[in-house]
Order: sequence, then structure tokens, then C-alpha cells
Amino acid sequence: MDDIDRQLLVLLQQDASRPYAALGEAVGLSAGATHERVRKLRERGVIRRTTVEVDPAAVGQGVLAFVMVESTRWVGDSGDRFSAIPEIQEAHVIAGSASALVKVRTSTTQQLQDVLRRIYAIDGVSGTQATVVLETFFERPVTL
Amino acid sequence: MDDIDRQLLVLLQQDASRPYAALGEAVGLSAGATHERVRKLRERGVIRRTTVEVDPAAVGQGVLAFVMVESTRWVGDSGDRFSAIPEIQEAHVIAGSASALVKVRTSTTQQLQDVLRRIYAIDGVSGTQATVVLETFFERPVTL
DNA sequence: GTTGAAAAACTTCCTTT
DNA sequence: AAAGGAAGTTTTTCAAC
Repeated sequence: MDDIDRQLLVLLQQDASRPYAALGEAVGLSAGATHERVRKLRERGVIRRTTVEVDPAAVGQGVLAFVMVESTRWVGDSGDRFSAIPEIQEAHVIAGSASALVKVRTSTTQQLQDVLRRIYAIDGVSGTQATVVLETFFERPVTL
Repeated sequence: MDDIDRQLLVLLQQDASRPYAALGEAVGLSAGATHERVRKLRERGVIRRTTVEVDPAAVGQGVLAFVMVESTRWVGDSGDRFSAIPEIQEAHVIAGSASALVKVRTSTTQQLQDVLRRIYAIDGVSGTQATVVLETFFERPVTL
């Protein structure tokens, strides 16, 4: 992981469909060498995957909320239970008063309520505290 | 936005480097027609961009925290102030007791503390409450 | 939406440093 | 071990239908 690798990651984050020749030119390498570096970044798991960013509102997921989940039991094994709820985009175990923090996207607040109900059904969950997002300033990739 | 468009989005989220011919085969279209549909999805902003997912830990950003920000003033105009802090990956205006919720990634808790200090320096900010993530179960794209 | 041909890009291999 | 260069193959692009 030298500086050239970091530059490549920045460029790929901006536009992963850029040709290797253009990438190489930007960092001062040939297309072949660039290709080899990116291949290794994938191999080492630094690049997890190539994907497209979808506008949530455009696919009917205009409601965003963060939910603090309290539990009477250790939540460390409940990852699959959260994962089974497709509206949950992220799930984290947290330090502090609550036990887990999840990020939820739905089309309506009605659906959000239904997600909360399903979270409640997870073993040990004793409470939820939902925070609804009014406006998202920005969401961006990891800064390098 | 018909069902084929949704299928294409799912496939592209999984792997955006897949060739159009393979995409087309999966949804029952020719490569040309597939290309045209994806082009329109980009044009309409449903697809925001093609990017790579970088493992935060691999680039020295192993510490993740969510910070509730309280403010004595309307935060709706402070988006640029949050955006100026590169460690902030997301910033949202929220309903409820706090005023904003931001997602922060740093390499150390020391650096996290420094980010909190910079958040405090934003006009009107009267308090922060950081929640440190112990383990991330998952982070995934918008579910379609 | 489909087909087919030209242009561009990707992958692989080999040489060089 | 890493980068440069060139050839073969695939993909993308852009017509016409």
C-alpha cells in the first residue's frame, strides 16, 4: 500500500469504469502495471467489489432512520437476525447504553414501523429508539 | 422503472464490472438493449455512479463511530461545515432531541477525539454524543 | 429491441529493470 | 518483485433494420 495504490483507490472510487490506460496515465504507470496493482488490491481485499451507487429515493426508499436497539442479552450472535430484515442497510454492535445500532431504509414511515416490529421480535431485544432523518447532507466513500 | 430495470440494478450492485452481454442474458435481453437501459438509468440518476467498495480497515480507518450533534441554531445550512471534515462519511439532519447525526471513520480513538473537537468548532454546536462501534455485522447496498 | 461490424479496452504473456 | 510493451481476445459502441 504505497501512495500510488492510494491514488488508484481514489480514482476508482470516483469512477470505477475508467479504463486502465487512463488510470495509469493519471498515476504515471503503464496500463499493464496499473492492471496488476488493481488486481492485487482486489486479491488482498482492499477493494471488496465493484458496484453501482443507487439513489434510494429513485427506487422508493425515501425514508431513512437510525435505530438504537437495546437488548437484555448479548447481541454479538444476532447478526443473522438483523441481516434477515432486508430494509436494514447496516447493523453494528455498539458500546454505550444501547446494544446495537441499525440503519433502516423504507418507502414509508408505516413500513418503518413494521421494521421496528420485526426488530422487536429478535430474541433479547427489549427496546428500540428510532431517529428519523429529515435531510441527508451527504454520504460518501471512505476518505483516503 | 420496470422489473427488468430492477433486476439490472441488483446485478450491477453485486458486480458492476459484469459485461453487458452477461447482464442481458440474465434478464433476457440483447447486449445492446441492456446497454441502453443502463445508460438511461444513469441519465435519470437512478445509478449515481460506478465505484469500488474499499475496506476501511485496510486503509487504516478501523475506528467507526456515530455522533449525535446538538445545536442551538438551525443546522440546515451547516452541510458544508460537516463536509469540510474528511473523516465524516455521512451527515444527516435528524428529527428528535439532537440536530444532526454523523458517521465518522478514523484510524484511532485519538483521531476520533480530534474530529469531535472540530465538530464542536462549528457555529451553534452545543454538544456531541459519540457512540463507538465495536463490531460491524454488515453494511450492504440499498435492497431492491 | 435486435443484429452485425468497427473501435476500444482488457487480459495475458514475455521481456526488462 | 515490479513495470513496460505487444498480441490475441473480449467488450463496447454505433450503425441500420
